[in-house]
Parts: sequence; structure tokens; C-alpha cells
Amino acid sequence: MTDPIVVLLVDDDLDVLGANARFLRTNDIDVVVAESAQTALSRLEEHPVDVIVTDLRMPNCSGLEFAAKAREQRPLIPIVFFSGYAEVPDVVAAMKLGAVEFLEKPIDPENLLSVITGFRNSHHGTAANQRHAFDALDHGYSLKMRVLAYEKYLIESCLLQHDGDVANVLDALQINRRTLNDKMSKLGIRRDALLAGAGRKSSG
Amino acid sequence: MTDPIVVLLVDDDLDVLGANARFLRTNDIDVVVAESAQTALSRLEEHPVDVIVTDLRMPNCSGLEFAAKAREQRPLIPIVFFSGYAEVPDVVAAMKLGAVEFLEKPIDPENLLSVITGFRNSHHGTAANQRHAFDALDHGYSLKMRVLAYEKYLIESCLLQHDGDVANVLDALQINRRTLNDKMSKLGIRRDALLAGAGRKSSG
DNA sequence: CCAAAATCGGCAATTTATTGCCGATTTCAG
DNA sequence: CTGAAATCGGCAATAAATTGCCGATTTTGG
Repeated sequence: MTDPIVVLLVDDDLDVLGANARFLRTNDIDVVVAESAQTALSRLEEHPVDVIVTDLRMPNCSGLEFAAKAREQRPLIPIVFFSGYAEVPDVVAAMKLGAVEFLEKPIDPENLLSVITGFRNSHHGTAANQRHAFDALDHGYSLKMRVLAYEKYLIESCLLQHDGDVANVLDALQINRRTLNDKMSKLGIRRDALLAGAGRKSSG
Repeated sequence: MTDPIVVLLVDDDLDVLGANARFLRTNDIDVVVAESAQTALSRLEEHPVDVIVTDLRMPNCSGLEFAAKAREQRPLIPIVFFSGYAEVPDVVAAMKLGAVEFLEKPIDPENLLSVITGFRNSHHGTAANQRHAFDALDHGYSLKMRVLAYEKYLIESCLLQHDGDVANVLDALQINRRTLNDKMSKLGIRRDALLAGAGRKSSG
């Protein structure tokens, strides 16, 4: 039995918020709730959140603004939006921001659950932010070197995201197991050291 | 400014198709038209297309299916969808497939033009908008795809930096000329279009 | 127009990467 | 400790990328 998934659920409608939280909890999801973007940002600092599920439309601060700020704290965290009156531009903006899913209100609880648990197995949505940091070390090396460095970065990120579960990494990267092992060897990626260094997710 | 951008415009409504094509052509866009997904795939083989602009809903083959097939031929080509009755799941699916933009019908021609020329301008300087297309591929794509996207980005940047001088690029990237040509062909990089878009610096 | 230089694609030899199969080792739960 | 599951590396067949050489085409400069 692995650690439960921690979901940060954000909705200004307290009835809906409570109902969804209750449903997720009965399905072994660890739910942290917030009724506003501001509260949610505080919760994000306090708890080791794995997935953010947020309403797009909220009174003070829109879901998009909240997502942008949340990304500053947690660049790699998957964000799921939901909304009842989403216009196409809203959806496009959310997806460009790196949303991994966009659900329509009213939410089908079973669907939400399957989306959330889906991340445990195949984790989509690598953040764009992290690559920006990566790009900094660019100039002066050969194409092959830079591409290899990028490949190394991608594999390490994916390994970390999947908590070292090789089978999941193979699925996410769509790569042969033997090939992954060869690449890791050649690129000097050590799975055990990576996990030890990251200090597996646990209590926070 | 000979041949800035080649756009493959796909729409089963021939009136709309013709009108949009005409408008783009009067604005120095090289437009290849197709009234079906099947025709579009053939056009894609015949012409050096830079951007695909396609209707989401078409009789035989939906825009999503077409986009998936088009990606097999040209994995990194930017795709812009438009649709009049788009549901949220459609938009989400399109964005996950790597769409760079999603427009609503009726199309504002000026808006379409600015989206398309946005790609051209992106070739200037640090390729900010190009990065968008590049980032879009990050959602659940294979390691190979992501590495190819990065390789394309590096080659294009280097070409621009050296003002299209292939000999300098070979030296900078430490790569064989034959290999560079193969990669450019495979990745859909066209030196002339790249330089036309960036507006070649004349001297020094 | 010509001539020189640069760019590009076809082809085949060479090198490298990918993959499946085998068993060895490690990890994990009881 | 024991058995089951997961991970890893060696090896060889296959697939793909890289490279040099050839000439064709395009661009540059008179």
C-alpha cells in the first residue's frame, strides 16, 4: 500500500466542495479543501499536495490566476480545472497554462476520481517552467551534447514524478525497458541516488 | 519576402474555405487548401507546409483524427483548430494533441492572420511563440517526441543566430552537414522560410 | 550570359541505437 | 528464511542514424 494521494480541492461553492471532498475521501483520497484562491495558496504551503483540482470561476481571483501562482510554488504539480460555463478561450488558456484536464460542471464524481487516480499510473503534464531553468545552460556545446543533457533531464524528471516506479516511466515516456536502462547507464542516471536525494514523498 | 509562410487550410465548407484562403493570400500567406482530411493529407506530402489550420468537425474524418495522422507525417508542425460548435471535451482533446490555438467560428480573418504571423515573428529573437508549440508537445508525449522537439528548436535557433549560414551552424553544433540536412528535412525545418520570416539582417 | 561558391539530395558503407530473450540480483511481504 | 515480483545487465538480431562521395541545383558576383 502506497501513500494516499493528496488532492487540493478548490471551490467557492461550499456545498459542492463538501460533497466532492466527501466522495473522494470515501475512495481513499486525502483531500485538502479551500474555498478561495488565497486559502488554497496557504494550504499548498502547509500540505504535500499531489494534485490541484480547482474551479475556473471564483469571486476574487480566477482559477487561472490561482494556477499561475500555484505553479510558482510547485512547478510540476498537475492541475485539473472544472467549470460550468466555460468558454472556448477559457479552456484554451487553461490548457496553455499546463492544465492536464478540464472537467465540466456538474462534476461526475467517478470521473473526477478516475482522473485523479490516473496520475498515479501515467503522469501527464510536465511543467513548462522547469524547462526554462534548463535552457539557461545552453550555449557553447554541440547539438548532441545539448540533446543528451535534455534527455537526461527528461528521464530524471519522469523518474521523480513516478517516485522511481520504472514500469510507469516506461509507459509515460513510451520507451522500451532495455532502452531506458541503456540510456540511464550512458547518461549516468542512478535511480536509487535520485530517490534518496529527493527524499520520497511522505508526511510533510 | 518571397514565401513567408505556407498554410494548409482545411475546411469542408467551400465558401468559407475560399474566403479565408483569399484573405490570407492578400496578406502574403501562401495558402494550400483542402476540403477534406484525406485531401489534406495528400497536400501535406506534396507541399512544404508550415502551419495547419483545420476545422474540427468534418464529414468523413474529424479534425482530431486528421491532426493525429498529420502528426505522423510532421510530428512538430503547429496545428490551429477552429470550430463553430466546440464542446469543452473537444477543445481539451485538441489541446492535448498539441494544438497551439483554438478559434471559434465564424473566424475573424484578422485574428487568424495574427495567429499565423505570430509563428513567423516567433522566429525572430528567442522564439517565444515557437516555444508555445514546443511546450504543447509536453503533455503526455513520448521521450522521442520531446527530444525531437528540442532538437528542432536548437537547430532553428542556431540557424537564425548565424543568419542562415550553414557552414557556421555546422561548426557551432559540431555536426556533419549531411546529418544536419537530414534532420532539417525530417523535422520540417526550411532554411529559406526561416530567414524570410526573421527578415534577414543584411550586413554585419 | 558565365563562373565560382554554397547548398542540397541520392546512395551505400559504417556506426550506433533499439529490442527481445536469457538469467542474475534486488526488493518486498509474510 | 522463503517465494513472488520488480529491476537490471549481457548478448545478438534488427532497425536507424551518421558519414563520405557523387553530381544536381541554387545563389552570388561579375
